[in-house]
Amino acid sequence: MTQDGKVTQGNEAPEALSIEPWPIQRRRRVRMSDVAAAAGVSTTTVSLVLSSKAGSSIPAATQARVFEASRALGYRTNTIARNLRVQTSDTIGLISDVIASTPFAGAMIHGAHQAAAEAGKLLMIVNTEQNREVEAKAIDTMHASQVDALIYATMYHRIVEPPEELREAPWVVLDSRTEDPDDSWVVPDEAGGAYAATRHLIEAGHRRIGYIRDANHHPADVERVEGYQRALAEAGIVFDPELIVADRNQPIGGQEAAAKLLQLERPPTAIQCFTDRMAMGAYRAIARAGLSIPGDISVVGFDNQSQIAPWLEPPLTTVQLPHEAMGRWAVEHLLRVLRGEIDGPRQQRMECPLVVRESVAPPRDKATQSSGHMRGTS
Amino acid sequence: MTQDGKVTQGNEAPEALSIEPWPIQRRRRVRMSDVAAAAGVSTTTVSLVLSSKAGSSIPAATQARVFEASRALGYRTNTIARNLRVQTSDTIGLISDVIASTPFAGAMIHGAHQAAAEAGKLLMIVNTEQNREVEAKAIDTMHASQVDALIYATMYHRIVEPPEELREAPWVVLDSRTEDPDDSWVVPDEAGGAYAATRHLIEAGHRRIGYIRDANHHPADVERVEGYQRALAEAGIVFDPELIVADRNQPIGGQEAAAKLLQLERPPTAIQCFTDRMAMGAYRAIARAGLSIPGDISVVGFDNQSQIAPWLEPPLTTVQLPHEAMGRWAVEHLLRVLRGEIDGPRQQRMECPLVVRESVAPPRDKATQSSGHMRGTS
DNA sequence: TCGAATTACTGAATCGATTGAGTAACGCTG
DNA sequence: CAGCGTTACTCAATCGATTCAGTAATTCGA
Repeated sequence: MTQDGKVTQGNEAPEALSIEPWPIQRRRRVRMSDVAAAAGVSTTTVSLVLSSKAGSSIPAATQARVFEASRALGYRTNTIARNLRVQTSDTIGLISDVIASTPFAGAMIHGAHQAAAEAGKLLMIVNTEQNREVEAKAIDTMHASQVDALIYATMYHRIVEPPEELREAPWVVLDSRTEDPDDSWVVPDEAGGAYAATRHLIEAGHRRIGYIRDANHHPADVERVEGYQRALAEAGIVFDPELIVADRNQPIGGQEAAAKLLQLERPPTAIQCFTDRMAMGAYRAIARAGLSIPGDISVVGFDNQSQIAPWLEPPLTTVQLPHEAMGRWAVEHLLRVLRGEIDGPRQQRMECPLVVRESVAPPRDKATQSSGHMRGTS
Repeated sequence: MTQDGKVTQGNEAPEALSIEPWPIQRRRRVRMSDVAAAAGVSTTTVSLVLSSKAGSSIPAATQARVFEASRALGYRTNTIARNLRVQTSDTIGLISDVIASTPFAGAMIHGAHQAAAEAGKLLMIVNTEQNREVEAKAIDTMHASQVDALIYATMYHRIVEPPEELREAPWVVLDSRTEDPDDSWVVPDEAGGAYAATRHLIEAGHRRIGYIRDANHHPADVERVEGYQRALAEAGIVFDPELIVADRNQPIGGQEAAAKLLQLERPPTAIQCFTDRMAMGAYRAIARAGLSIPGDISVVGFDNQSQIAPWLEPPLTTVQLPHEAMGRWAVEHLLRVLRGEIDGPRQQRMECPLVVRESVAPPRDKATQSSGHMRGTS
């Protein structure tokens, strides 16, 4: 307090600001000092009581007075002021290339959200439309709001090179990989998922299994093919290159590819597809050929797209992409880093579980020879 | 400044904090005072220059020095400090009941995002899983972070009663309505969309048009039926109640309902469906009946679900839900309120445009009589 | 050449919560 | 009853940018 009486006194409670004509009524916010005054204590005490971090020495009676005053006034701590003081925002930033236009984004964001909420953190989402400039600005904004950590999310599995600006805080790549072994990322275990699907077919008795791959050989495509081949190899089935056909990742692509497979001299008894969308096309080709699923041909997909897989006829056996789990893992990883529980990068491949529905059965011609172990194995 | 030399001096630049073993290197943040020192001016000047709101009186030379220093040091204004001072967060909160599990959420969020970004605002998204308690907490968190305004979003059109806490700041309901005429909301113009679809069928020459509605009579269902009936009435077609069948909003529901319509003594020549998912089932029923689309039966859907409508065979003519436009409208409405350009509530029904694909053609038996005006009209 | 106006800045209060340092009052021990 | 340790608080600095209220220096008109 200075010599002259004129001391700081800005906290005088300006009138509830204006009477707006239409009921928005932004009432003046209650400050901690208001609660302090009402309870007859200092703001320090209020802070101590409300954050209940003082196991220290506030008697129950005082605590009760503070809580009561706080409740009565409808006090809510001003997060902005708090954040400024404690130098954190309790927020994790999520930068994604495309929020809309993919049904998977929701699941990823949902998982991340859950994990963040459980830890009392917020998730701040910005999407960049694949625009490098927007991206830089977004990252800047995030840092300006003091995000504790950042998630760099993409909407399908590929190899990315995140911008330098990211590295100012702990960060992780979600649903893509980088090439630097010092970076952390989480991706679906594509190979494992495809392996499980192929194995499911093999266990049903199939030995001639067609595979429809994407004509774009990005990581997801390449790794799924690897899983398929590994399963064949383990079962002692010689890989026949003629059984792999590539096409566009669309129903029409799947349809054309499946048609080719069916026209082979020795057609497959089962067809595995890169995605559910391609499987949708395969269904059509099979129907056109006068064959039935799974009686004549078994089919498996990949992605477990909720708008497709359960609704095809018969419902499609497919592999689930673990978007929610990945979103959750990303946040949990960052929390661990923030707590100092981790001292190096982590790379995670998240399991893709097989979802068994009704599109797989033993092959017709081998139905007898392979009885004993089939269906519902996994 | 006090008598004894010991003055505030917290701003001394603590060492770049610690050397972490693993490259996270959170370098000390550059403050405005650092820039001021480097440029040889006061923080006031820096602030004035950087916010360039002083057309006032800073000579170009000084401005240049400030910009240069700022760039050289990599200065970025601390949003938290700024927000505390200016008493706003430049953030709009979006509370939604279900972010995941619906392919529409993305579009809505995307539209809102875009509009917010254009105005230099952030969007803070929280999802509540339809849990009233989580919802209250989320709203509290939002207010605690001083959001400028709030969006209460739901994932399909219904009647909601938003919690009282919402009303502390400007707010709007997105994709649902309330019953209070003082509230603002934006919903799809369901009736208009259905009307357009029915009209499209009528213009192709159909006069006996079946309609598959949802067995749950929520607003979307009721209003679409209204649109259908209005189009019939306008065209002077007597409404035949036997042509409306209700079932579950799933492919199987659509299939069963369509089958019923086809078994009528005088079956319809076209079938309009409550959703694309039901249309998907209708396609199957029509195929089972040995009929073709659109040769024997025309079909229209509703929703324009990206994972379904374009991929059916033939591609489905349907009505687009304006999720992105609604998200955008919600934010723009709030911005207008914040700028004081609006003095009362607004209720908006957003147009649902018809998306013409290939599932509609003139009815076979009337192909001659109605030639002249058909297809591609809208 | 004086005073007013303009230009080019700066000092310090301010937003609201947190927290390190401190103090008054009390009980207890020797 | 001096002195120490608790208990129960309070003071005021602090986070970093914004902005009101100045001030010193210069220009300009009369």
